[in-house]
Amino acid sequence: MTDNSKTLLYRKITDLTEISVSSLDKLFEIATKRQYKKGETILKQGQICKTIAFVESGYLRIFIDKDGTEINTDFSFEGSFTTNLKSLRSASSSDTTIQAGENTTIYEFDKDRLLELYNLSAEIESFGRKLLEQLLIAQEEHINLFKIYSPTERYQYLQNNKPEILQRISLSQLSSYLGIARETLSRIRKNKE
Amino acid sequence: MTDNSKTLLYRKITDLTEISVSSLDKLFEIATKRQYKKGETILKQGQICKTIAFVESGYLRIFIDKDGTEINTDFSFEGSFTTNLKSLRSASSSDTTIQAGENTTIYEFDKDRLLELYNLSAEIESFGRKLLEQLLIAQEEHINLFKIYSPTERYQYLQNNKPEILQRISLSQLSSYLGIARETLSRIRKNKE
DNA sequence: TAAATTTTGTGACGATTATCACAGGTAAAA
DNA sequence: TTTTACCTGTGATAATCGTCACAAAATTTA
Repeated sequence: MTDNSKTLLYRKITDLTEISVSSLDKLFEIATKRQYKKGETILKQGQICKTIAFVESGYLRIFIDKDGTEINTDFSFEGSFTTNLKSLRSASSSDTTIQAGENTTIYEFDKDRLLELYNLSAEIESFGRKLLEQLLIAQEEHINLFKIYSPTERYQYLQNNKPEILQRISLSQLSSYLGIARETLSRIRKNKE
Repeated sequence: MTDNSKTLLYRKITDLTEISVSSLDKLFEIATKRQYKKGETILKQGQICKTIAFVESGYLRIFIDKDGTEINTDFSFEGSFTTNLKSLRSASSSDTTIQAGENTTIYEFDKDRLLELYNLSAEIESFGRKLLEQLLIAQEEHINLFKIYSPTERYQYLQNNKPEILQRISLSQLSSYLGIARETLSRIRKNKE
């Protein structure tokens, strides 16, 4: 058996919540470690999402296909959880695709087995609740980017608050995430240096 | 004692999760029923948010003050829960204000007492988790409005998917929610009728 | 009902952004 | 190293949107 305590996943869980060793073991039992090469697909639009992914290394790109154009809705870097919650919860087909943006290692949690654990352990359900809280807070912050700021201000926000994203995501991938044209982002960047 | 089973709150909770009568009673015990007149403030920017509100009737308007201009980030109608999660969770000052958009009746859940209930009852924590899931799904849908659609398409989306919001929210309040100027929204509406 | 306040419509204009086209750069693959 | 594929910069132009100003309409208050 591998030493789970050295994984990023271990650290993220224990940072988020107080949890016993046995509950941690149960969580690791239902997690499958998988490797994806850059460009490989974890979840495809139209499929039903059945897992929650934790990014151990690399990153995932989440996008929607709109009339043949890919619009990036999120990037999940190492240390973060991601899924298509709507599809996961209601077993409906996913409107997003999840792909590896680099060679990426993830832990995939099976939904059904996770729900079983929720019923078995209050500690684990508490972890699930806290994780959702964290995700919701991050979402709220992200959405306000669009409501409060202009495209230029959005770019500056990333510079100040998430500089790592600017270094790892190409300009053409970033533009749809910020809701602006690639060319406009190029010009914004030029003016702000 | 009032008959809680006739409240919208009762229905929403039991629709969301399986829960015993005693757990429901406990939830109602920590909920305070309050009435606000149109324009009154439930939470003010800068304050620390200590409750979660459920809207029994009327609606709440959530907005951010940006350089003296109010930008609406959300409207919570009857049947929905709202709070400033970031402020609630970390006891930090809220960046949003919550006001009654009409004469509004809400149930306010005290955070500390809710956390106590989470520890006491797995059923109640499960309710909390499911509620967060629901909120997160709604948020994701809302944010994609901005990433995928143009201002005109956003308006059409509301027409098709949330027509009630168009009837209850004034054009001037709606415009900042859609991230466009009041005048532009007026023109969009004119062209699409 | 009348007055006051708020909301909405509209024209004019300028600023911002998207789109198209293409050249130059950069990185990956052969 | 060379080829190929992808990414970025930039000009020209059109479309969209924001801002200002003010009138008309609707709603609220007196």
